[in-house]
Amino acid sequence: LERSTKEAVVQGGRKAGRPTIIDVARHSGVSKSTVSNVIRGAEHLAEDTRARVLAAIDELGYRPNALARDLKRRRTATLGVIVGNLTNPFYAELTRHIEQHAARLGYATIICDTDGAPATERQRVHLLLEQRVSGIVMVHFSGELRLIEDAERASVPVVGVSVCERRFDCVATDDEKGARLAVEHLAGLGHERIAFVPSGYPEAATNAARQRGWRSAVRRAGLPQLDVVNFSPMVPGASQRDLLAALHGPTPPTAFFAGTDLTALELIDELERGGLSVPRDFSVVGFDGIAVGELRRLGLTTVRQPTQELANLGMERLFARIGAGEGGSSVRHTQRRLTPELVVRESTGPPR
Amino acid sequence: LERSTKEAVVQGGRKAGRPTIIDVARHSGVSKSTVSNVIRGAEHLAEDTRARVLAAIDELGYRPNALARDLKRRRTATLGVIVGNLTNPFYAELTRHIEQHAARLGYATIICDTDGAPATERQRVHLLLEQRVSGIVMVHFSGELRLIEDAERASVPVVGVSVCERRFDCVATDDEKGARLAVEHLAGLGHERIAFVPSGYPEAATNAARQRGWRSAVRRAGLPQLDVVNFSPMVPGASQRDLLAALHGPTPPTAFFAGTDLTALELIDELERGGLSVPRDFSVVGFDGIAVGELRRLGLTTVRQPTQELANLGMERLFARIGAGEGGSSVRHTQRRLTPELVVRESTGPPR
DNA sequence: GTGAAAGCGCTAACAT
DNA sequence: ATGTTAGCGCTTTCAC
Repeated sequence: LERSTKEAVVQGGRKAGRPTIIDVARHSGVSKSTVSNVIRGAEHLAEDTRARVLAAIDELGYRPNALARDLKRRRTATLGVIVGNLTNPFYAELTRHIEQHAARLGYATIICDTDGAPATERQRVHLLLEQRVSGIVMVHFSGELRLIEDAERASVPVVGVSVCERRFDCVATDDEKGARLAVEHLAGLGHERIAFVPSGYPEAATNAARQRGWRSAVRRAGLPQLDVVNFSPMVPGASQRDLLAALHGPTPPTAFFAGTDLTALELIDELERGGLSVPRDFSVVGFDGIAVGELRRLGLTTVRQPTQELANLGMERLFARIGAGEGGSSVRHTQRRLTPELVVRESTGPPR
Repeated sequence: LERSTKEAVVQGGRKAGRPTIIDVARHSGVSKSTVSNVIRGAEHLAEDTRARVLAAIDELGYRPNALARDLKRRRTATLGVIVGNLTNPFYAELTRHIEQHAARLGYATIICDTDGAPATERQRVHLLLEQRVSGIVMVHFSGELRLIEDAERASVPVVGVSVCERRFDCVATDDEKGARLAVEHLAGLGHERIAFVPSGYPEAATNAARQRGWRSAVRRAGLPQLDVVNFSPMVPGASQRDLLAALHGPTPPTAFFAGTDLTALELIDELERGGLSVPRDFSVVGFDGIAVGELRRLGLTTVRQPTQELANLGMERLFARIGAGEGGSSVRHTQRRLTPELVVRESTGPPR
């Protein structure tokens, strides 16, 4: 006997939970498989059967159970995204594009905001793996390679978007090139002492790349190599000290290149809080190209990342892997670097 | 025969997929159930059995399959979030708090950015329902009640955070009160002609509440009732026209209360683009309390929503429903309104 | 304390 | 064109 017969008895008196495919089958007088065929839009179905089934689905308010489907199919239409901080407009924008791209392809997106904490990141990646996501997008990566291996072992493809690691596919911005654009712009304006202000927002690796780009561009321009200015408004007190030290040192910078737009904006805020003026006393360049920077009041000169393209290419890469059933450790990972664009606004000008 | 025996044969030559509970069972010489007990941290387990199982799990790199677990248990540890636009810092912050609250309780969060489109919203809610999420957080709601009924029918509790609807539980900001705070602040500065600038960012209902609050506060203060100023920088051309009409009309406003901070910032930008100055020529108050508004360059006076509390109370409400197995249509929905706080900065001052 | 059995709701051969 | 069957990987009584 088919199980349905048994259930028919059990369910004599109004079933508890939500209607299942079996309820629909009974209600429309066909078998489970036929209902399944209708749902999945199979071909070779008599028009009237399909109609009857559809009617039953509607009447019962039936909704397929993705859990059961995915368990059987051994694959989900779910993606995971690891992001460091949704509050940073750049990441919010990136995440938004990623989610919308995924949704367009019928994928649900589990978004995990790790606050940049490695422990949280680990916990979340494992959560995603247990959920059997079909792929993981790292918008932030703390660098714990163990996690990538775990994903590989589970044959879950990983792609980095705006982060780069040779252990997984990634599409990121050419950070060094971007830094060079910033420095050349400043040098072109006549600045000779250009300092770098690292940001705590992106992962260390990204920040380091921008710092490298700054360093080499400064060298190439024949300008003096200044110390990095550690300015962190998150750590109250610490901020002023380092910044003041730089400003009152023997060779005070006349321009700053900040690791991210957010840091650039905070820096400007801090400078002006001290009675200084941007760009009159100092020029400041950011990195990212977040929307608020466009406001005339801010007028932030920045290195704009191609956000939309970053997301799109990353997703294409990921779906290519998913489609190919790849994700193992044998595959050769591709590293794609997109070229950023310098956007000149009013936070930069000639040195005083 | 237990199925395991059959599988033992089938799997003679290295199994294809990922290890299952059965692999662990065989590897440690116990039964499926025992492994299950270990995983779930059941009590009354011999210490050495537990150790052996744990060792096997580690060796095989076993990871429980949440799909199978949830299917069997008939409930997931997954939440859905519907948000209108992650790019708006206020929503990004709210979403972040929601996700982190959920994660702390072991829940995964499927975040859906609907771009405010009702069709997208409907599609996503249904997606969530098929995923059998345990609850849905509406950070944006287009107003399609059908969706709420669908969720109710599936006994999936819904809670609105920062949106209010009497058809589901919600915790939102007291928009009318907030608007009143804004108007009273402006009136206190001596402004007599205070206009409202609606925002396209929150749903119509929220915006309408703020507009109502403005209207009644203006009336109560005995000030003239001005027309609403439709200023939408998203619709190029349309923006300037409406704004200019207001500025050059017979009774030009001296202050603007904008529906959201983003709109306030865009308004200031537009005014100043036209050579006007804020707060010298016009005062502007926003609503939300987004972080960038704190920058001295912007110095936005605003009505700050208690974001963190909004998220926390909303989640507590949701989890209370989930725990109670509620979500049906019989429950009485609670509406909670939190009081916002006026934050005075430099975008407001006495009228010229 | 541990094991056997019975599904959760669905898909996908394979029959008919 | 439709039905039958055998699971997907796990939880959870209920025996022993």
